Amino acid sequence: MSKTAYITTPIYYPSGNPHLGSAYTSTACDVWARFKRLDGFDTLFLTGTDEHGLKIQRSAEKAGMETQAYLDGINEKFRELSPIMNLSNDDFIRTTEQRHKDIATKMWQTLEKAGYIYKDKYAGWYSVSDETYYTEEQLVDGKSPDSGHPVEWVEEESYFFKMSAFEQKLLDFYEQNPNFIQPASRRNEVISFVKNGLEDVSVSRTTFNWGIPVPGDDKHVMYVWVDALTNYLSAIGWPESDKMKYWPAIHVVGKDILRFHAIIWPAMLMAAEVPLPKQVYAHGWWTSEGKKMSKSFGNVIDPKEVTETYGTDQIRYFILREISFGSDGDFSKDRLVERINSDLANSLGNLYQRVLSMVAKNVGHVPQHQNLTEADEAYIGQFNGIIGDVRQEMEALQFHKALERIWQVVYSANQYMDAQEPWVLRKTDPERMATVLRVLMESFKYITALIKPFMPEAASKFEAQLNWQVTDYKTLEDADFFSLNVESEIQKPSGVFMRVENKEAA
RNA sequence: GGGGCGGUAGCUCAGUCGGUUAGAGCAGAGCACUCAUAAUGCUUUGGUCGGGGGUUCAAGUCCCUCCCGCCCUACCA
Repeated sequence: MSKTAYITTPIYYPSGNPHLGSAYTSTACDVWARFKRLDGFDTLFLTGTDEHGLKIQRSAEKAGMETQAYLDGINEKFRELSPIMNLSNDDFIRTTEQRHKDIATKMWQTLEKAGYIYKDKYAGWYSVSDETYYTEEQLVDGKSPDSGHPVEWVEEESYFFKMSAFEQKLLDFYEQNPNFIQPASRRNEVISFVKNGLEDVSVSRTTFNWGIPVPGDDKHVMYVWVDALTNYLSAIGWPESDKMKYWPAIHVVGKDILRFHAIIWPAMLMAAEVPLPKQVYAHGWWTSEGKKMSKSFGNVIDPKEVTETYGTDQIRYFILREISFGSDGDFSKDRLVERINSDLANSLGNLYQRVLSMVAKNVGHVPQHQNLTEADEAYIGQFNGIIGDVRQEMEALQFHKALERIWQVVYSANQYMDAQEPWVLRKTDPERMATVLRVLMESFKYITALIKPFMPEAASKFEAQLNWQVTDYKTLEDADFFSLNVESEIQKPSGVFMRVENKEAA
């Protein structure tokens, strides 16, 4: 019985090009999934696109295309996020796929059968020009808050989900599962929201037809809640499939859609008697050079462009190291260049370079070590438990802390090498030099293995240079510190992380 | 209006149940070293811990108040 892990991004709404925000969510999930796989978990990492709704329908009409054909085109842009960010998603679900439609329909029927769906009238202030409803509170001077156009009171027949029935059950659940909503500040927001009382939500529409038909009532299509949220289950074949072993999932979402995932979704699952997700983690937003990203400022970060300029691993590292996961952050080219140069090129890249150059030049293979000194033991001791420490941070999705912990030993490695001065030993005591270099090389196994989920390509290069490969964390933890093969040839290394100049992107 | 979060070195942030000289990284300065990617290491400059008041033997850490910033307050994923 192997351990399983399941992590999801939201399904993205493909109305434009994928932004840094979606790249960020996906990268975080990817790093977590890669870590879990190396940690011995049978892991499922899911992403996809939400392809229903009025906006899509209108965009397709505007483009003069048949809706599905239109979607197949723009869908490619979102699939491209995987090669761009080097994502290892196991699946990519689209809500227009039959497998999803079937299961969303099944979900609807289950909710209905359990008595949580009823037909009533949905009423609200409707703006004809915006084609959307507003609540009383949203109106500005009795007009649309977006366009300023007049609104009218419209009542529409709609099906409702009895969310009000779950108010107390949700509060109890939050209480019993304090980590369900993270970070804590977001949890507080959700709890206070629920405490203010839950109303039933409208779950169908008759004003457009690009969606999944409500079973038994073709006039209606399912509104976003039941449709989109159910993707997390349709990808694993709910209710009966061997893939159900992955459930429950961890949902990583932007803070804007936290409420849907932390309130409506759990309520729906309770109603359908499906176990609730393990966690809903809301992350923050990126600004760019201190300002909100917008076309008019010309400061929109395009994941494709920025990874091509600075490197995918570099960008992956930066977005997860720069800010604590959950907080907002600023994407500044200066900070990015600083991080690349100081953390990656100077501290890490140069460390491997200086050690492996000496090994290649003076030994040519993994050096044979002799008796250890106190300094050696002290340095080696720092790798005791490091995997466990990082594991703990990853468990809490504290990516920046995991990286901080890894960099502690990167700094230590540079210190250790400077203190031992192998370049002096080369002339005075070659055997001792060999021991120092060997100790350093062995320590690189841990560093390489731990950065691999964050920077898979660079880690592979390091593995090649060490003539060694990580299999999984458990094996590494159980193995002796000295486990490299002395026979292994070590060749002159070439730099993995090079310094960069601050290139101004257009 | 109601609720929540935050204001600590030039920048980004740590500071556990209040307890000795308030920490880290980056940036700045000096020194050392030369294996290495003008890298690394060591030392060092720098803070009235937003303002004011209070509790206490002792407060960045608790209480009150004020100022500033941000977030949430239901159906345009």
